[in-house]
Amino acid sequence: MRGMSLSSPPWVVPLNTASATPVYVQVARGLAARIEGGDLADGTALPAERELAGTLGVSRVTVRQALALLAQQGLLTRRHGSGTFVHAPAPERAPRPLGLLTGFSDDIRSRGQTPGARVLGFECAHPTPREVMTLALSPTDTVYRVRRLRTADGEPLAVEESTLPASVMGPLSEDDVTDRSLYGLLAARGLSPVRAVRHLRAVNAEPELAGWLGVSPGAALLATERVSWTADGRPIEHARAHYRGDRYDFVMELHGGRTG
Amino acid sequence: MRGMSLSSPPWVVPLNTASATPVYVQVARGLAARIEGGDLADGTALPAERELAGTLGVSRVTVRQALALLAQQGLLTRRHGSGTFVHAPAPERAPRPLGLLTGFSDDIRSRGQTPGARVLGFECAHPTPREVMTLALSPTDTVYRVRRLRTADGEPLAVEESTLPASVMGPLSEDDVTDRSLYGLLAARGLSPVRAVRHLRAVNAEPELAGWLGVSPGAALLATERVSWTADGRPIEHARAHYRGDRYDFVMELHGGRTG
DNA sequence: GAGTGGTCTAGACCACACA
DNA sequence: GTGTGGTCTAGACCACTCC
Repeated sequence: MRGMSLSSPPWVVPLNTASATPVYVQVARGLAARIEGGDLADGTALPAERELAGTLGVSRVTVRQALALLAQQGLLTRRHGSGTFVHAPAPERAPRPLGLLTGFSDDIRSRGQTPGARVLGFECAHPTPREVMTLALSPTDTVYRVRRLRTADGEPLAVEESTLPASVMGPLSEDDVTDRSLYGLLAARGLSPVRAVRHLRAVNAEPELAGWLGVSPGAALLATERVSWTADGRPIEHARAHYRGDRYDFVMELHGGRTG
Repeated sequence: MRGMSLSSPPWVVPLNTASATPVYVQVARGLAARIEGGDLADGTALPAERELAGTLGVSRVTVRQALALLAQQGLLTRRHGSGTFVHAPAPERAPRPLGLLTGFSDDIRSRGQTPGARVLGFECAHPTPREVMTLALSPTDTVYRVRRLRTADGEPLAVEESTLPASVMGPLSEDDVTDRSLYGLLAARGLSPVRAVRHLRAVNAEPELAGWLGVSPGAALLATERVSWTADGRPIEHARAHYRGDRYDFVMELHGGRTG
C-alpha cells in the first residue's frame, strides 16, 4: 500500500462537478488523455463499468456515456460479456495520417517525407468564368494563378494549380510561392481556411502532365479540385491538382454523430 | 374520441417488449419508417420526450436512446430548449451531395440516380491476413465476402467487394445483398457505422474489372478502400471498390473543427 | 415562467463470455 | 456460476428557448 497514493491508477481522472462541461465528457477526455499519453497501453482491459463508477464517484450510466463516446472515436472496444479494452492509435496501425484541411506541404510532412515545389507558372490575370463562379468574383477582378510541380523527397508527386483572389489575398509575388507552403503563407496572413469542398476523380494522364510527373501517358492520376473558405466566409483558394496514382493515397476519416 | 384509434398519430409505433430487439431500436425503426414513408413531414416537431415516453409506455431514457440513434443518422435534429424536429432526406436540400458515412446506394440516390446491384460472388470463408489486421480478427474466424457490380440508372459504375465479420454481422445470405443496400441492412440490425477510414487512389483498370465496368483496359479508375466501425468500436466492414473515373466524382466537405 | 432537451442518479433485470 | 456489458426504469435538477 505504501506510496500508492503517489500515482493513482491510470483510469482515475480528475472531475469537477461544478464545471460547466458535463461529467461524462470530463471522464471521456481524461481517459482519452491517458490512452493517447500511453498510460493505458493498447489491449489493456478497463475496470468494469460498475467499479469505474464507484471509483470515480459517478453513476454507471455516466460512465457508460463516457465509454460510448470513446468507443465511437475508436479509442475503446467493448465486448459484451468480457470487458472494455483500450484500442490505442498505434503508429503502425495508422500507417498514414489523414488528408484534411491541410495543404500539400503539411500533408507530405505528415507522411514523413520532405515536400518541395518548382514553379511552372505564375500570373496575375482575370478569372475564368469557372473561377468567377467558384470564387464568387466579378470578371473584372484580378486573381493570382500559381502552377507548381510538387515533390516528395525530391520525386515528382503532383502538379498543382492554385487560383487566389487578389482582393482577399493581398500582394503576392513569385518568390512567395517558391519552396514555400501556400497554406503557410495564408496562415501568416490570417487567412487560414476553415472549410473546404474537395472533389476527387480518376483520370488518365495527358502527355504534358505525364511528362512533368515522370509517368507514361495514360497512367492513372488522382485529380482533385478544392475550394476553400476563410472564417469570414470568403472563398480564398480554388486549387486543382493531379497526383500520381502510383505514389499517392488519399486518406480520410469520417465520423458520424454523437450519442446524447 | 370516436374513430381516433383507427389512425394513430404518426409517432405511435408498435412495440414488442418480448422481442429480442431492444425497445429503443424498435422505437427508432418505427419512427424512421414513418419519416421515410412521408407520414412525418420534414420540419415537423416531434412530441416532447416526456410525452413520447408516456404515449409509448417506455421511460424517457429509452426514448432518448432512440432519438439519439435517429439524430446520428441525420433523420432528426434536436434543438436544446425548443424541440426535436424531423430532418427528412429531401433530395433538393442537398444540391451537392457529399461522400460521407453512407453506402453506395444512399450515395447514388443523393445524386438523383437509381442504384442497383448484381452479385458477382458471395462466400463465407476465413479472413485473409490483411483482413485479420484491418478487422481485428483471428485467422480462424469466419467472414462473409460479397462482390457486387454496382450500377447507377442501370449503367455500371463500380465493382465493390465487402468483407464483414460473421461474429458481428450475424447470419447473412446471398439474398440479403441482392438489390439491397448493405448499409441499410446494417442499420436494420443496429450496426450502423459511426466512424470510417477511407483511402482513395487512382489505378489503371485491369482487364477483368474493365470488362465488368464497360471501359477499356487501362482506363483510370478511382480505387477506394474503407474500414468502418460500429458505435461500440468493433470493425464491421472492410470494403474495396473501383469506380469508373469518367462517371464518378467523389465529393467531400472539410471543416476546421475536429476530425479525429 | 413554462416547456424543452441535457445531464445525472440508484437501482433492476437480461444476455453473453469464460472458467 | 460469476462477472461482464446491454437494457430499462422512475425520478431529479440544470440549461436553454420562447413567450
